[in-house]
Amino acid sequence: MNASQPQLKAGTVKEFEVSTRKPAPPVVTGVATGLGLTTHESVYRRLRDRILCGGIAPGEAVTLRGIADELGVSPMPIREAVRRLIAERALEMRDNRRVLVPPMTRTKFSQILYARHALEPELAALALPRLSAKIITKIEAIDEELGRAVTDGDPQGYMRGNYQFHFSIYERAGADMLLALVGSIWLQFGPFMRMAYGRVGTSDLEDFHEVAIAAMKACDEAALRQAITDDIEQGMGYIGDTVLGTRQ
Amino acid sequence: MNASQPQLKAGTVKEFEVSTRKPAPPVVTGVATGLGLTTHESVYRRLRDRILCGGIAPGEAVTLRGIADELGVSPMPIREAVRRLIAERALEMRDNRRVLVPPMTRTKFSQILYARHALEPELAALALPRLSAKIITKIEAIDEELGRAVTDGDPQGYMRGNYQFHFSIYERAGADMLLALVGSIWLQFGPFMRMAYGRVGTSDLEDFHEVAIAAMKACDEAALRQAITDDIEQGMGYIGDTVLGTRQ
DNA sequence: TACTTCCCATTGTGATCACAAAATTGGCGA
DNA sequence: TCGCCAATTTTGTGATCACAATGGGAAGTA
Repeated sequence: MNASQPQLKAGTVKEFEVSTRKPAPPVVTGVATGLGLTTHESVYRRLRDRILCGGIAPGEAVTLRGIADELGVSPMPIREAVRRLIAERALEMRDNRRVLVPPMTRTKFSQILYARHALEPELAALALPRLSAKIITKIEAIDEELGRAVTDGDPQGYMRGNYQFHFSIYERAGADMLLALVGSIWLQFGPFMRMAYGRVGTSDLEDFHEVAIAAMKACDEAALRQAITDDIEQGMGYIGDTVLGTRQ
Repeated sequence: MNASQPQLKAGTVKEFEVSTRKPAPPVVTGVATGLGLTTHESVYRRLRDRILCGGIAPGEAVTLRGIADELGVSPMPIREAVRRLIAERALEMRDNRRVLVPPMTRTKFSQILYARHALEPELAALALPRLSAKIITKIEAIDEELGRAVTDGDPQGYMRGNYQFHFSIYERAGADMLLALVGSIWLQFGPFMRMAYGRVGTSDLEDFHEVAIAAMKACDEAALRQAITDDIEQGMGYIGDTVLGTRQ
């Protein structure tokens, strides 16, 4: 079966497989996922997930060959994945051709805040009539896991949980175009949530995730909209205080 | 000064330059623009402009090699430009790997309508205090040219003028992140404006561009927001009637 | 010791080749 | 004449090479 596999240098597999440099591993390698994904697609998802979870610090440079070597593929699919993330404003290319996670600015912060308020409550409201009891239970489970990540001091777990909490709701809206807009927005403030992680859970303020869950159970659109709005305000408040400070 | 310029192969310029297939035209060719743009950047702008002006019909397939041959470059920069446009949802890649301008659907239409209402009046309001008399004059000139395009029956000119009218305002908001969101939205309904072009100017309804200009001159934010809102409603109404019909 | 200058490693860009899957076309048989 | 199957073409994907520009570090000078 694997007769055509010539000396698969097993050993340095490092989760992403295929670090050998053969003339041409065929078109769809399904790297790291097993599904029929193209290489650049799985690279894209991987990088996107890393950015969303704060795995790449703002200002940190990202090099094509660096990622290529790390993942054991050629720079080509990396190029496409990075180009896509640049288009989504998750990454930025300076005039130097240097690719990095863009820094936060005061004006960008206020734009993100405005756009989140404008889009996310609507997305939640659209999703509400489509949320079955089963899905709400699943969302509750995500929120509990999120809580454990906070008490365990696991920033990555917290951020992934927070993302899943919100997008498990938003995805149900059946509004893929708005969902894409919000996805792009999250990519832009994600790296800074990591920096603000220290403030999460320290406040004795209300947990708006729980309020949102109650609103979903009661199928109360106005309450859900308000809970999402409050959660955005709280979360962005953490980021604003940490990243932008109170000065100026 | 230019002693290091080795035999700048001038000749077969064809507007896009370099249709010969040499081993390697260097890194920055400044194709078609003269500025120091990369090839994929100028290809991107060209394709984007074409989509925005209705130059590519919805459903029409776009092939990498096709564009590459047309523009006289290798498929490589085309790949990056197309990937970027896919990320902005201007193009869509089917499971077949076929790239095309995505069709309009009823749900996508309503999402576009919602997002435009949520973002564009705000962008105009942000821009308002920054609009000098000189810029308003320029915007007026664009609107007049737009009117001529309508009477002359020039769809491309109308669409380009309409885009310039709106974005000459929005750009002044100094909100590049929101501007990018709105740019993506325009790319998604642009191709259908072309189909709805026949209805433009046929109505004896108010010209909201003129209302907007008056509001800008008077520096009346509420009036400007309303004019933009009305213009969106009117324009999207044309598209809705034409593309989606009145059925269902 | 501090500053400038030169060299080389690194990085993004573009072209070309090879491959597999999809699309198209042609021909064969009923 | 119509429908189905095989062969060919087309298309996206990934790897590799060549090139220019940026950046960092070493070496030389004041």
